[in-house]
Amino acid sequence: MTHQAQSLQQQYVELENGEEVDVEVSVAGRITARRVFGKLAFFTLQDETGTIQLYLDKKRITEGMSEVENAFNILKKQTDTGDILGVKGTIKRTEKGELSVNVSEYGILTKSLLPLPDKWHGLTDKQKRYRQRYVDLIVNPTVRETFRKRAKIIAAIRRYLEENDFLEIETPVLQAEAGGADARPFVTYHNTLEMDLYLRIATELHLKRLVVGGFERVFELGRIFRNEGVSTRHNPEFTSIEIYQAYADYYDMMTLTEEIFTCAANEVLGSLMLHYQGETIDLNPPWKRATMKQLVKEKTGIDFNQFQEFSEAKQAVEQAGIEVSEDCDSIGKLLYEVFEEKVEETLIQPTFVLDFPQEISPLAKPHRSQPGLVERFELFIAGREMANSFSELTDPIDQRERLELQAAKKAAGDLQAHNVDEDFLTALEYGLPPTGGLGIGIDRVVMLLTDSPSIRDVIAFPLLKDSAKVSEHGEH
RNA sequence: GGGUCGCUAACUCAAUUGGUAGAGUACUCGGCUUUUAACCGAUUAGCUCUGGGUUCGAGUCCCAGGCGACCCA
Repeated sequence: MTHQAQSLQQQYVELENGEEVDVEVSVAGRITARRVFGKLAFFTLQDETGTIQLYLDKKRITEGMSEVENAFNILKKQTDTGDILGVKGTIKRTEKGELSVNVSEYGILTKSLLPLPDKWHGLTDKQKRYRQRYVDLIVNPTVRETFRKRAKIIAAIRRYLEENDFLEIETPVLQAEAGGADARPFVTYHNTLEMDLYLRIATELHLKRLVVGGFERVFELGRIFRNEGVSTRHNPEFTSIEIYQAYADYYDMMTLTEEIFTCAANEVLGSLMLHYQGETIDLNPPWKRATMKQLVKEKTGIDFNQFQEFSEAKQAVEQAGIEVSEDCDSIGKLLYEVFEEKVEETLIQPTFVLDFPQEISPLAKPHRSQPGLVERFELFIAGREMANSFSELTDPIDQRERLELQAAKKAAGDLQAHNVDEDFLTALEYGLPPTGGLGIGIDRVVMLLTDSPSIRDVIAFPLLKDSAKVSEHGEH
């Protein structure tokens, strides 16, 4: 094979209609359309780069493949759309202006036994698209483009970090304790060690151990697993990147976040202006920064700075017609609930939301000037959380207290609460330098930059229920 | 977890009041040397998501379940 479709299209863009070039090329790909006449046929051949037409002239093919009797008739009879064909020939632009390979020899490289979906309507059933992604990829070029962009985004982020002296280190997926996030883990079992193991829900605690060990700029980009519901924004396994930088704080992480996002956007869009589901989004930094309290006050009129007691805060929130959940028992949690309920979805343009309540941030450092708050931000774009970051808590005594509080909650039935990770606390006791940490949901970034409405559109093989197995169980 | 909608040929979709399951594409066969949703003619194509029920008769009505989409929490 000497050429691919796109390079031929580019190379011969100047060729006039009806003109032919006497240079032999060979191409291979899948037949996606056939237009067959008595002694002439046109096939559309698709390879990874694009499509090119095959001009199949009976006379030419019979001469080129003289050892095969009726080579043209065999071609007409035995090929179907879906087959993988390899051809040799010369380049010609037809009278109608379609660049083509004027085929002298061909070979059916792989026979397709199943017909392709309707060439006009294509494959639209979402269930079939996700379950049989290979068919989706064959017939929907935009799907191939999305996954190409996904690869580029990930490569661009890695490149940026490597150029800035960050080191990628892989940490365990199988762990005796799953920590570093509020989430339920998947459990599995190691036979010879006879122990339960958990699939990681975050990479945070191990990466911070590496900072203790002296790696001052580390990151890991990889899969994490959360045993939670499935929706257009959640897949049980998804890709995150966590980045830790010693001698940095959450303000440094904001700058880093802007640089990573703009680098990825420039790579795949060549622009910092983008359209997501009908909204125009401007990624030009610097991005808006506002505290959670400021935003809540702007949207609801409720000023959380004025409350001393939980009861008065709760009363004010309820008076504003906002429902308060039953297990909400502190001003900080209430602030966060109101934020989630009333503010999040309104943050369309990139916005760093600063200074979270401490009780929902067990791994973040107390705020340098605001009691009860921590130095933490989340980035919102298009109403969705894209990144989460804090100045890391380095005090092992404070950290132990907070994790023990979490463990007590877990014992009381909170399935998402953290455990006490003794070895992590030991690491902190050796001394974690002041460190800024940042986590980004890669799938959501890809959704944003490819204008994909569902996370399933950016994961090649999203998790769906196995309908066959479920119905088997149902019969018993 | 709750609500709404959907599931019929390989694909996209029809099917009247409950009355013979159909079209286009694809496949198979025939014709055609400038097509690009090629065209013309012919053939074939089904566990109507599953299981019950009502009925002389169910794709359609009822009940239960499965899977999915969207919305809500």
